[in-house]
Amino acid sequence: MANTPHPTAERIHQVARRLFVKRSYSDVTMDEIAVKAQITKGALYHHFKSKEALYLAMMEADLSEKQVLFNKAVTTRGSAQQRLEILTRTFLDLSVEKKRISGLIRRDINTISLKARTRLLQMYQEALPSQVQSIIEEGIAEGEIRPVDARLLSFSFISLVEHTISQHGTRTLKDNDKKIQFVIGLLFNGIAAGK
Amino acid sequence: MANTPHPTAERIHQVARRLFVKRSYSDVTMDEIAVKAQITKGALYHHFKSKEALYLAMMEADLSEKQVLFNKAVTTRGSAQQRLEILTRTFLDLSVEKKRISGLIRRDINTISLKARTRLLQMYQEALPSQVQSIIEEGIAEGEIRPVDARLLSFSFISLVEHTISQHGTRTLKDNDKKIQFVIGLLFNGIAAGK
DNA sequence: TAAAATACCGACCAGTCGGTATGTTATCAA
DNA sequence: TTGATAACATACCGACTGGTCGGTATTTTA
Repeated sequence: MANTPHPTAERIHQVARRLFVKRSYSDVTMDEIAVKAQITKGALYHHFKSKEALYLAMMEADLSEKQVLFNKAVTTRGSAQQRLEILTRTFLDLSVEKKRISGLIRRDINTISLKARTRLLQMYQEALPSQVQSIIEEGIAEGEIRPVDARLLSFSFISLVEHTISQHGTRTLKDNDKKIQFVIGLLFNGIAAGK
Repeated sequence: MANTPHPTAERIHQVARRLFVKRSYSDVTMDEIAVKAQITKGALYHHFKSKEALYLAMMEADLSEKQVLFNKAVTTRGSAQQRLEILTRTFLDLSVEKKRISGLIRRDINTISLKARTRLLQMYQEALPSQVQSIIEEGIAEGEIRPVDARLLSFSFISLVEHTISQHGTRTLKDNDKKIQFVIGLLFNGIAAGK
Protein backbone atom coordinates (compact mmCIF):
# COMPACT_ATOMS: atom_id res chain seq x y z
CA MET A 1 0.00 0.00 0.00
CA ALA A 2 2.76 2.40 0.89
CA ASN A 3 5.36 0.40 -0.96
CA THR A 4 6.68 2.84 -3.58
CA PRO A 5 5.43 0.67 -6.41
CA HIS A 6 6.18 2.75 -9.44
CA PRO A 7 7.94 6.05 -10.10
CA THR A 8 5.07 7.33 -12.20
CA ALA A 9 2.49 6.39 -9.61
CA GLU A 10 4.68 8.13 -7.08
CA ARG A 11 4.77 11.27 -9.19
CA ILE A 12 1.02 11.16 -9.61
CA HIS A 13 0.69 10.91 -5.86
CA GLN A 14 2.82 13.97 -5.34
CA VAL A 15 0.97 16.03 -7.89
CA ALA A 16 -2.40 14.94 -6.59
CA ARG A 17 -1.39 15.74 -3.05
CA ARG A 18 -0.28 19.21 -3.97
CA LEU A 19 -3.48 19.93 -5.86
CA PHE A 20 -5.88 18.39 -3.38
CA VAL A 21 -4.33 20.36 -0.55
CA LYS A 22 -5.00 23.62 -2.34
CA ARG A 23 -8.40 22.94 -3.80
CA SER A 24 -11.36 20.74 -2.94
CA TYR A 25 -11.94 17.28 -4.32
CA SER A 26 -14.50 18.40 -6.88
CA ASP A 27 -12.36 21.28 -8.05
CA VAL A 28 -9.33 19.23 -8.93
CA THR A 29 -9.67 17.53 -12.30
CA MET A 30 -8.05 14.37 -13.57
CA ASP A 31 -6.93 16.27 -16.65
CA GLU A 32 -5.02 18.74 -14.54
CA ILE A 33 -3.40 15.99 -12.52
CA ALA A 34 -2.32 14.30 -15.74
CA VAL A 35 -0.87 17.49 -17.20
CA LYS A 36 0.96 18.44 -14.02
CA ALA A 37 2.35 14.92 -13.71
CA GLN A 38 3.47 15.15 -17.34
CA ILE A 39 1.54 12.12 -18.50
CA THR A 40 -1.67 11.60 -20.39
CA LYS A 41 -5.03 10.66 -19.03
CA GLY A 42 -4.61 7.15 -20.37
CA ALA A 43 -1.53 6.66 -18.26
CA LEU A 44 -3.20 8.21 -15.25
CA TYR A 45 -6.10 5.81 -15.51
CA HIS A 46 -3.69 2.98 -16.02
CA HIS A 47 -2.33 3.56 -12.54
CA PHE A 48 -5.53 4.52 -10.76
CA LYS A 49 -8.87 3.16 -11.73
CA SER A 50 -10.79 6.25 -10.73
CA LYS A 51 -10.45 9.70 -9.24
CA GLU A 52 -11.72 8.47 -5.95
CA ALA A 53 -9.25 5.61 -5.95
CA LEU A 54 -6.43 8.06 -6.47
CA TYR A 55 -7.66 10.34 -3.73
CA LEU A 56 -8.03 7.44 -1.38
CA ALA A 57 -4.62 5.99 -2.18
CA MET A 58 -3.01 9.34 -1.60
CA MET A 59 -4.75 9.85 1.70
CA GLU A 60 -4.08 6.35 2.91
CA ALA A 61 -0.40 6.60 2.14
CA ASP A 62 -0.25 9.81 4.10
CA LEU A 63 -2.31 8.61 7.02
CA SER A 64 -0.49 5.34 7.49
CA GLU A 65 2.77 7.25 7.48
CA LYS A 66 1.44 9.60 10.16
CA GLN A 67 0.08 6.72 12.16
CA VAL A 68 3.55 5.26 12.48
CA LEU A 69 5.19 8.59 13.18
CA PHE A 70 2.81 9.64 15.91
CA ASN A 71 2.85 6.23 17.49
CA LYS A 72 6.39 6.91 18.61
CA ALA A 73 5.12 9.76 20.75
CA VAL A 74 2.39 7.58 22.19
CA THR A 75 4.77 4.80 23.18
CA THR A 76 7.38 7.09 24.67
CA ARG A 77 7.75 7.11 28.44
CA GLY A 78 6.88 10.31 30.19
CA SER A 79 4.00 12.46 31.36
CA ALA A 80 1.01 13.02 29.14
CA GLN A 81 2.11 16.59 28.67
CA GLN A 82 5.57 15.57 27.52
CA ARG A 83 4.17 13.03 25.11
CA LEU A 84 1.69 15.47 23.65
CA GLU A 85 4.56 17.87 23.17
CA ILE A 86 6.51 15.24 21.28
CA LEU A 87 3.51 14.35 19.17
CA THR A 88 2.91 17.99 18.36
CA ARG A 89 6.53 18.52 17.45
CA THR A 90 6.47 15.47 15.20
CA PHE A 91 3.51 16.97 13.42
CA LEU A 92 4.99 20.44 13.15
CA ASP A 93 8.22 19.05 11.73
CA LEU A 94 6.36 17.71 8.70
CA SER A 95 6.43 19.56 5.39
CA VAL A 96 3.84 22.30 5.00
CA GLU A 97 1.93 20.15 2.57
CA LYS A 98 1.77 17.11 4.79
CA LYS A 99 0.67 19.25 7.69
CA ARG A 100 -2.23 20.54 5.67
CA ILE A 101 -3.47 17.20 4.37
CA SER A 102 -5.07 16.15 7.63
CA GLY A 103 -7.45 19.06 7.31
CA LEU A 104 -8.73 17.90 3.95
CA ILE A 105 -10.74 15.11 5.42
CA ARG A 106 -13.27 17.34 7.07
CA ARG A 107 -13.51 19.37 3.88
CA ASP A 108 -13.96 16.56 1.37
CA ILE A 109 -15.56 13.85 3.43
CA ASN A 110 -19.06 14.46 2.11
CA THR A 111 -18.05 14.44 -1.54
CA ILE A 112 -16.78 10.91 -1.77
CA SER A 113 -18.73 7.67 -1.73
CA LEU A 114 -20.01 6.22 1.52
CA LYS A 115 -17.64 3.28 1.34
CA ALA A 116 -14.58 5.45 0.79
CA ARG A 117 -15.78 7.82 3.45
CA THR A 118 -16.05 5.15 6.10
CA ARG A 119 -12.63 3.77 5.27
CA LEU A 120 -11.03 7.19 5.25
CA LEU A 121 -12.55 8.24 8.54
CA GLN A 122 -11.38 5.06 10.14
CA MET A 123 -7.81 5.55 8.94
CA TYR A 124 -7.84 9.16 10.07
CA GLN A 125 -9.20 8.14 13.42
CA GLU A 126 -6.39 5.65 13.95
CA ALA A 127 -3.68 7.96 12.70
CA LEU A 128 -4.52 11.03 14.73
CA PRO A 129 -7.43 11.36 17.15
CA SER A 130 -7.08 7.88 18.65
CA GLN A 131 -3.44 8.38 19.40
CA VAL A 132 -3.98 11.75 21.02
CA GLN A 133 -6.90 10.27 22.88
CA SER A 134 -4.87 7.43 24.31
CA ILE A 135 -2.30 9.84 25.70
CA ILE A 136 -5.04 11.90 27.28
CA GLU A 137 -6.72 8.84 28.74
CA GLU A 138 -3.52 7.71 30.35
CA GLY A 139 -3.03 11.21 31.70
CA ILE A 140 -6.44 11.02 33.28
CA ALA A 141 -5.72 7.59 34.73
CA GLU A 142 -2.47 8.90 36.22
CA GLY A 143 -4.26 11.85 37.79
CA GLU A 144 -2.32 14.27 35.66
CA ILE A 145 -5.36 15.40 33.73
CA ARG A 146 -8.74 16.02 35.22
CA PRO A 147 -11.48 13.73 33.92
CA VAL A 148 -12.91 15.02 30.67
CA ASP A 149 -14.16 13.37 27.51
CA ALA A 150 -10.86 12.28 25.98
CA ARG A 151 -12.25 11.85 22.51
CA LEU A 152 -13.78 15.29 22.26
CA LEU A 153 -10.67 16.76 23.78
CA SER A 154 -8.45 15.06 21.24
CA PHE A 155 -10.43 16.57 18.39
CA SER A 156 -10.23 19.96 20.02
CA PHE A 157 -6.52 19.61 20.52
CA ILE A 158 -5.94 18.69 16.89
CA SER A 159 -7.88 21.75 15.76
CA LEU A 160 -5.85 23.84 18.09
CA VAL A 161 -2.61 22.64 16.56
CA GLU A 162 -4.00 23.16 13.09
CA HIS A 163 -4.73 26.76 13.93
CA THR A 164 -1.10 27.41 14.77
CA ILE A 165 -0.13 26.55 11.21
CA SER A 166 -2.73 28.85 9.67
CA GLN A 167 -1.64 32.07 8.05
CA HIS A 168 -2.19 34.09 11.17
CA GLY A 169 -0.85 31.36 13.40
CA THR A 170 2.53 31.27 11.70
CA ARG A 171 2.69 35.04 11.77
CA THR A 172 2.16 35.19 15.51
CA LEU A 173 4.00 32.09 16.59
CA LYS A 174 7.17 32.18 14.57
CA ASP A 175 8.85 28.90 15.36
CA ASN A 176 7.69 25.46 16.41
CA ASP A 177 8.70 26.00 20.03
CA LYS A 178 6.38 28.97 20.29
CA LYS A 179 3.59 26.98 18.68
CA ILE A 180 4.02 24.08 21.06
CA GLN A 181 4.16 26.41 24.01
CA PHE A 182 0.91 28.06 22.96
CA VAL A 183 -0.91 24.83 22.32
CA ILE A 184 0.24 22.92 25.38
CA GLY A 185 -0.06 25.95 27.63
CA LEU A 186 -3.61 26.55 26.56
CA LEU A 187 -4.58 22.92 26.82
CA PHE A 188 -3.17 22.35 30.29
CA ASN A 189 -3.50 25.69 31.98
CA GLY A 190 -6.05 27.69 30.03
CA ILE A 191 -5.92 31.45 29.82
CA ALA A 192 -7.04 32.51 33.28
CA ALA A 193 -4.54 34.97 34.73
CA GLY A 194 -4.77 33.97 38.38
CA LYS A 195 -1.96 31.47 38.76
CA MET B 1 -29.78 43.09 2.33
CA ALA B 2 -31.57 41.21 5.07
CA ASN B 3 -34.92 42.80 4.25
CA THR B 4 -37.12 39.81 3.35
CA PRO B 5 -37.52 41.06 -0.17
CA HIS B 6 -39.55 38.36 -1.83
CA PRO B 7 -41.13 35.09 -0.73
CA THR B 8 -39.57 33.18 -3.60
CA ALA B 9 -36.12 34.61 -2.99
CA GLU B 10 -36.60 33.72 0.65
CA ARG B 11 -37.46 30.14 -0.25
CA ILE B 12 -34.44 29.91 -2.50
CA HIS B 13 -32.31 31.13 0.38
CA GLN B 14 -33.65 28.44 2.65
CA VAL B 15 -33.16 25.67 0.15
CA ALA B 16 -29.68 26.87 -0.74
CA ARG B 17 -28.74 27.09 2.90
CA ARG B 18 -29.89 23.57 3.58
CA LEU B 19 -27.99 22.19 0.60
CA PHE B 20 -24.80 24.19 1.05
CA VAL B 21 -24.58 23.14 4.67
CA LYS B 22 -24.62 19.49 3.70
CA ARG B 23 -22.46 19.54 0.63
CA SER B 24 -19.66 21.67 -0.73
CA TYR B 25 -20.14 24.62 -3.07
CA SER B 26 -19.14 22.68 -6.18
CA ASP B 27 -21.33 19.74 -5.32
CA VAL B 28 -24.55 21.70 -5.06
CA THR B 29 -26.06 22.41 -8.47
CA MET B 30 -28.32 25.22 -9.49
CA ASP B 31 -30.67 22.65 -11.00
CA GLU B 32 -31.08 20.95 -7.66
CA ILE B 33 -31.69 24.23 -5.90
CA ALA B 34 -34.35 25.09 -8.47
CA VAL B 35 -36.07 21.72 -8.13
CA LYS B 36 -36.00 21.76 -4.33
CA ALA B 37 -37.32 25.32 -4.30
CA GLN B 38 -40.07 24.26 -6.70
CA ILE B 39 -39.21 26.76 -9.37
CA THR B 40 -37.45 26.59 -12.70
CA LYS B 41 -33.90 27.54 -13.43
CA GLY B 42 -35.14 30.59 -15.25
CA ALA B 43 -36.82 31.85 -12.13
CA LEU B 44 -33.78 31.03 -10.06
CA TYR B 45 -31.56 33.08 -12.31
CA HIS B 46 -34.11 35.84 -12.27
CA HIS B 47 -33.56 36.28 -8.57
CA PHE B 48 -29.83 35.64 -8.45
CA LYS B 49 -27.52 36.50 -11.28
CA SER B 50 -25.15 33.61 -10.62
CA LYS B 51 -24.45 30.68 -8.36
CA GLU B 52 -21.81 32.66 -6.56
CA ALA B 53 -24.17 35.58 -6.06
CA LEU B 54 -26.67 33.26 -4.44
CA TYR B 55 -24.06 31.70 -2.21
CA LEU B 56 -22.81 35.10 -1.21
CA ALA B 57 -26.26 36.51 -0.55
CA MET B 58 -27.10 33.55 1.63
CA MET B 59 -23.90 33.82 3.61
CA GLU B 60 -24.16 37.55 4.02
CA ALA B 61 -27.70 37.34 5.31
CA ASP B 62 -26.59 34.80 7.84
CA LEU B 63 -23.44 36.59 8.91
CA SER B 64 -25.03 39.97 9.36
CA GLU B 65 -27.69 38.36 11.50
CA LYS B 66 -25.02 36.72 13.65
CA GLN B 67 -23.06 39.91 13.85
CA VAL B 68 -25.98 41.66 15.47
CA LEU B 69 -26.79 38.75 17.76
CA PHE B 70 -23.29 38.29 19.09
CA ASN B 71 -22.77 41.98 19.52
CA LYS B 72 -25.21 41.87 22.41
CA ALA B 73 -22.82 39.60 24.27
CA VAL B 74 -19.91 41.89 23.50
CA THR B 75 -21.65 45.00 24.79
CA THR B 76 -22.98 43.35 27.94
CA ARG B 77 -21.37 44.34 31.24
CA GLY B 78 -19.50 41.66 33.09
CA SER B 79 -16.29 39.68 33.13
CA ALA B 80 -14.79 38.34 29.93
CA GLN B 81 -15.72 34.87 31.02
CA GLN B 82 -19.35 35.80 31.59
CA ARG B 83 -19.55 37.52 28.23
CA LEU B 84 -17.98 34.61 26.40
CA GLU B 85 -20.51 32.39 28.08
CA ILE B 86 -23.33 34.56 26.83
CA LEU B 87 -21.89 34.65 23.34
CA THR B 88 -21.51 30.90 23.31
CA ARG B 89 -25.04 30.40 24.53
CA THR B 90 -26.35 32.74 21.87
CA PHE B 91 -24.58 30.63 19.28
CA LEU B 92 -25.75 27.32 20.71
CA ASP B 93 -29.35 28.50 20.80
CA LEU B 94 -29.38 28.88 17.03
CA SER B 95 -30.94 26.22 14.82
CA VAL B 96 -28.72 23.28 13.91
CA GLU B 97 -28.45 24.58 10.39
CA LYS B 98 -27.43 28.09 11.33
CA LYS B 99 -24.87 26.73 13.74
CA ARG B 100 -23.29 24.76 10.95
CA ILE B 101 -23.12 27.54 8.37
CA SER B 102 -20.19 29.31 9.97
CA GLY B 103 -18.07 26.26 9.27
CA LEU B 104 -18.75 26.41 5.55
CA ILE B 105 -16.49 29.35 5.03
CA ARG B 106 -13.31 27.47 5.70
CA ARG B 107 -14.52 24.66 3.47
CA ASP B 108 -15.63 26.66 0.46
CA ILE B 109 -13.43 29.71 0.63
CA ASN B 110 -11.03 28.54 -2.05
CA THR B 111 -13.77 27.67 -4.52
CA ILE B 112 -15.20 31.10 -5.02
CA SER B 113 -13.74 34.09 -6.80
CA LEU B 114 -11.14 36.27 -5.16
CA LYS B 115 -13.49 39.20 -4.88
CA ALA B 116 -16.23 37.17 -3.24
CA ARG B 117 -13.67 35.51 -1.02
CA THR B 118 -12.33 38.77 0.33
CA ARG B 119 -15.80 40.09 1.00
CA LEU B 120 -16.93 36.90 2.68
CA LEU B 121 -13.89 36.64 4.91
CA GLN B 122 -14.34 40.22 5.98
CA MET B 123 -17.97 39.67 6.91
CA TYR B 124 -17.12 36.49 8.77
CA GLN B 125 -14.35 38.26 10.57
CA GLU B 126 -16.69 40.97 11.79
CA ALA B 127 -19.45 38.61 12.72
CA LEU B 128 -17.49 36.13 14.78
CA PRO B 129 -13.73 36.25 15.36
CA SER B 130 -13.53 40.01 15.88
CA GLN B 131 -16.24 39.98 18.48
CA VAL B 132 -14.71 37.11 20.40
CA GLN B 133 -11.37 38.82 20.06
CA SER B 134 -12.59 42.08 21.54
CA ILE B 135 -13.93 40.30 24.61
CA ILE B 136 -10.61 38.52 25.07
CA GLU B 137 -8.66 41.72 24.62
CA GLU B 138 -10.68 43.46 27.27
CA GLY B 139 -10.17 40.47 29.52
CA ILE B 140 -6.44 40.83 29.07
CA ALA B 141 -6.58 44.56 29.72
CA GLU B 142 -8.50 43.92 32.94
CA GLY B 143 -5.95 41.35 34.09
CA GLU B 144 -8.54 38.60 33.97
CA ILE B 145 -6.82 36.81 31.12
CA ARG B 146 -3.09 36.34 30.79
CA PRO B 147 -1.57 38.03 27.74
CA VAL B 148 -1.91 35.83 24.66
CA ASP B 149 -2.55 36.53 21.01
CA ALA B 150 -6.23 37.40 21.13
CA ARG B 151 -6.83 36.81 17.45
CA LEU B 152 -5.39 33.33 17.37
CA LEU B 153 -7.19 32.53 20.57
CA SER B 154 -10.51 33.68 19.19
CA PHE B 155 -10.14 31.35 16.21
CA SER B 156 -9.23 28.52 18.53
CA PHE B 157 -12.19 29.25 20.74
CA ILE B 158 -14.59 29.22 17.81
CA SER B 159 -13.28 25.85 16.68
CA LEU B 160 -13.69 24.57 20.18
CA VAL B 161 -17.33 25.57 20.24
CA GLU B 162 -17.86 24.07 16.81
CA HIS B 163 -16.54 20.76 18.07
CA THR B 164 -19.19 20.63 20.76
CA ILE B 165 -21.89 20.58 18.10
CA SER B 166 -20.26 17.80 16.13
CA GLN B 167 -21.79 14.36 16.17
CA HIS B 168 -19.60 13.17 18.98
CA GLY B 169 -19.83 16.48 20.77
CA THR B 170 -23.59 16.36 21.08
CA ARG B 171 -23.42 12.74 22.20
CA THR B 172 -21.07 13.54 25.04
CA LEU B 173 -22.32 16.96 26.06
CA LYS B 174 -26.06 16.54 26.04
CA ASP B 175 -27.34 20.04 26.67
CA ASN B 176 -26.06 23.53 26.07
CA ASP B 177 -25.08 24.05 29.69
CA LYS B 178 -22.73 21.08 29.49
CA LYS B 179 -21.28 22.38 26.25
CA ILE B 180 -20.67 25.82 27.69
CA GLN B 181 -19.12 24.35 30.78
CA PHE B 182 -16.75 22.26 28.70
CA VAL B 183 -15.73 25.07 26.41
CA ILE B 184 -15.32 27.79 29.02
CA GLY B 185 -13.69 25.45 31.49
CA LEU B 186 -11.14 24.33 28.98
CA LEU B 187 -10.43 27.82 27.75
CA PHE B 188 -9.94 29.39 31.16
CA ASN B 189 -8.55 26.58 33.27
CA GLY B 190 -7.20 23.97 30.90
CA ILE B 191 -7.15 20.30 31.74
CA ALA B 192 -4.36 20.09 34.29
CA ALA B 193 -5.58 18.29 37.40
CA GLY B 194 -3.63 20.19 40.01
CA LYS B 195 -6.03 22.96 41.00
C1' DT C 1 -57.63 49.85 -19.10
C1' DA C 2 -53.30 50.41 -21.31
C1' DA C 3 -48.63 50.03 -20.44
C1' DA C 4 -44.80 48.70 -18.08
C1' DA C 5 -42.36 46.23 -14.88
C1' DT C 6 -41.74 41.90 -12.47
C1' DA C 7 -41.88 36.96 -11.99
C1' DC C 8 -41.48 32.89 -14.10
C1' DC C 9 -41.03 29.12 -17.71
C1' DG C 10 -38.44 25.58 -20.22
C1' DA C 11 -35.76 24.65 -24.13
C1' DC C 12 -31.24 25.19 -25.34
C1' DC C 13 -26.07 25.93 -25.48
C1' DA C 14 -21.24 25.76 -24.87
C1' DG C 15 -18.07 23.95 -22.17
C1' DT C 16 -16.35 20.59 -18.65
C1' DC C 17 -15.29 16.35 -16.60
C1' DG C 18 -14.82 11.51 -15.35
C1' DG C 19 -14.20 7.70 -17.73
C1' DT C 20 -13.42 4.40 -21.88
C1' DA C 21 -11.90 2.27 -26.24
C1' DT C 22 -8.28 1.57 -29.00
C1' DG C 23 -4.26 1.98 -30.20
C1' DT C 24 1.40 2.24 -29.89
C1' DT C 25 5.78 1.49 -27.62
C1' DA C 26 8.96 -0.24 -24.01
C1' DT C 27 10.33 -4.28 -21.15
C1' DC C 28 11.79 -8.64 -20.38
C1' DA C 29 11.30 -13.61 -19.69
C1' DA C 30 11.50 -17.95 -22.37
C1' DT D 1 13.51 -13.67 -31.78
C1' DT D 2 9.29 -13.71 -30.02
C1' DG D 3 5.40 -12.74 -27.62
C1' DA D 4 3.09 -11.47 -23.65
C1' DT D 5 2.32 -7.76 -20.67
C1' DA D 6 2.96 -3.33 -18.59
C1' DA D 7 3.17 1.51 -19.60
C1' DC D 8 1.96 4.83 -21.94
C1' DA D 9 -0.71 7.97 -25.85
C1' DT D 10 -4.84 9.66 -28.47
C1' DA D 11 -9.30 10.22 -29.57
C1' DC D 12 -13.61 10.16 -28.09
C1' DC D 13 -18.12 9.58 -25.33
C1' DG D 14 -22.01 10.99 -22.76
C1' DA D 15 -23.71 12.90 -18.69
C1' DC D 16 -23.78 17.06 -16.39
C1' DT D 17 -23.55 22.08 -15.28
C1' DG D 18 -23.70 27.04 -15.16
C1' DG D 19 -25.76 30.16 -17.69
C1' DT D 20 -28.78 32.25 -21.66
C1' DC D 21 -32.75 33.55 -24.12
C1' DG D 22 -37.20 34.22 -26.21
C1' DG D 23 -41.40 34.24 -24.64
C1' DT D 24 -45.53 34.16 -21.27
C1' DA D 25 -48.19 35.01 -17.06
C1' DT D 26 -49.06 38.15 -13.36
C1' DT D 27 -48.95 42.16 -10.84
C1' DT D 28 -48.25 47.12 -10.41
C1' DT D 29 -48.59 51.65 -12.08
C1' DA D 30 -50.05 55.53 -15.06
